[in-house]
Amino acid sequence: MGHSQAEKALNRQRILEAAAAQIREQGLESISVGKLMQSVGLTHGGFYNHFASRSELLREALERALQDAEAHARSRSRGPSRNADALEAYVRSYLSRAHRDAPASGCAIAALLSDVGRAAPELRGTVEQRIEGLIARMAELLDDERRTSAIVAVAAMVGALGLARVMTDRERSDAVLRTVREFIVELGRQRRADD
Amino acid sequence: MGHSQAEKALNRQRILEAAAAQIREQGLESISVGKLMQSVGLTHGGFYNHFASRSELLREALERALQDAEAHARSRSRGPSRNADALEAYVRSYLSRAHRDAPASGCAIAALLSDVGRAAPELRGTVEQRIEGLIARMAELLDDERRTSAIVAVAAMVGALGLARVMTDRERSDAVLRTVREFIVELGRQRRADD
DNA sequence: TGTACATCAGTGAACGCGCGTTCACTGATGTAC
DNA sequence: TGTACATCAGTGAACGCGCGTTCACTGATGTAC
Repeated sequence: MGHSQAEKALNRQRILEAAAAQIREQGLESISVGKLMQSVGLTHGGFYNHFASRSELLREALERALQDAEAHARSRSRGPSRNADALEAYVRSYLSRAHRDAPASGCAIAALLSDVGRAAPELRGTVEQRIEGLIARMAELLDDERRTSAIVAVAAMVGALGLARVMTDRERSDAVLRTVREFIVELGRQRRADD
Repeated sequence: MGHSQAEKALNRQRILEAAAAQIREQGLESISVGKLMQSVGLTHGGFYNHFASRSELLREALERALQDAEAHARSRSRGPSRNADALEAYVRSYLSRAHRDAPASGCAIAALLSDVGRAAPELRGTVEQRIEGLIARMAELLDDERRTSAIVAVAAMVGALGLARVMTDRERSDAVLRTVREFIVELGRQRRADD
């Protein structure tokens, strides 16, 4: 049985990773300390060697989920050097069927939007920073200093992913993703044509 | 103590009304049978005279919340006869600070978007129908037979309300509402100018 | 209209269950000499 | 390098609590005559 400091640190990461995935897939309130520990092969008692309480874990797991998703997103839009291409790559990836069908590794903002809207101000502030980051990134990709188009694009993206995940009819769901995808790409074209 | 059939029907409505408000304010999972009954002045045991189980209540309360919100919305955009005015009235109301700050009586789609995305297909189907209704209404207001602008507008509206509710900074939150509001009104103008 | 009786809405105690958290214990780890 | 000891990550029983649900009971309601 491992008790080394290195193993402790590793277990902490495994707990956080599992929690970060689960909150995106099942919601913040789905986390049960016992089941979470079981899912990483540990027993519930040891949980408190890593976190002071369930709610502290939730805070850290949310932060982790937000980071995960951002890193993921960045990697997918980093290749192209021209903003127009980067925008298209980013939006194609964000509004893909793959992203819709894999919330556990996707954008935590979209996965938890309405949950976080009801959460304590502390959690909301954490997410708010990432929303600002997302808007800032979109403003770059759109060459939109005033950020108005960026705000519209982010709202539409997050909303479209949420709506697509509710829809049980695949065609309708796909149509929402496709329609908003094309709208944002077109928005980028128009903005650049205006310059 | 009232036992009449009329009173029973009335109590059922009061339970549903309280639940429909609470799920929008605190989420589907926030409902506790005991506390809900207490909130309408009854004891928990009687709950099962009205509903077969907690999950059946949730289904009915969700449907009620969706109807509530739709009726509410319709009433606010019914006055003006010109579509342009009706659109503006509707969007101003949907993306108002008042709506953001009063989820309990507002749009259930936005209030529960990410929760419902994770729910059983049955619940998702119920919400899906209302989403389709919302898109159809928006298509009318935009004179948009192809529904592409309507889909974008609905995604942006729902997303903007969700984002605005997460934000703890009032100015930023207001800015999101205002920006998307102006975008949709402008979208209506452009569509009509194109004709 | 008045009476006798069945119905059934609402009550509150009781149930089994899963939860977050605590704690005495274990044995490998890591350190002091 | 080897030994003796303190540390502490992980274990699993136990706790108190709130939950959804059941059920025997109550008394007003509503019906049959």
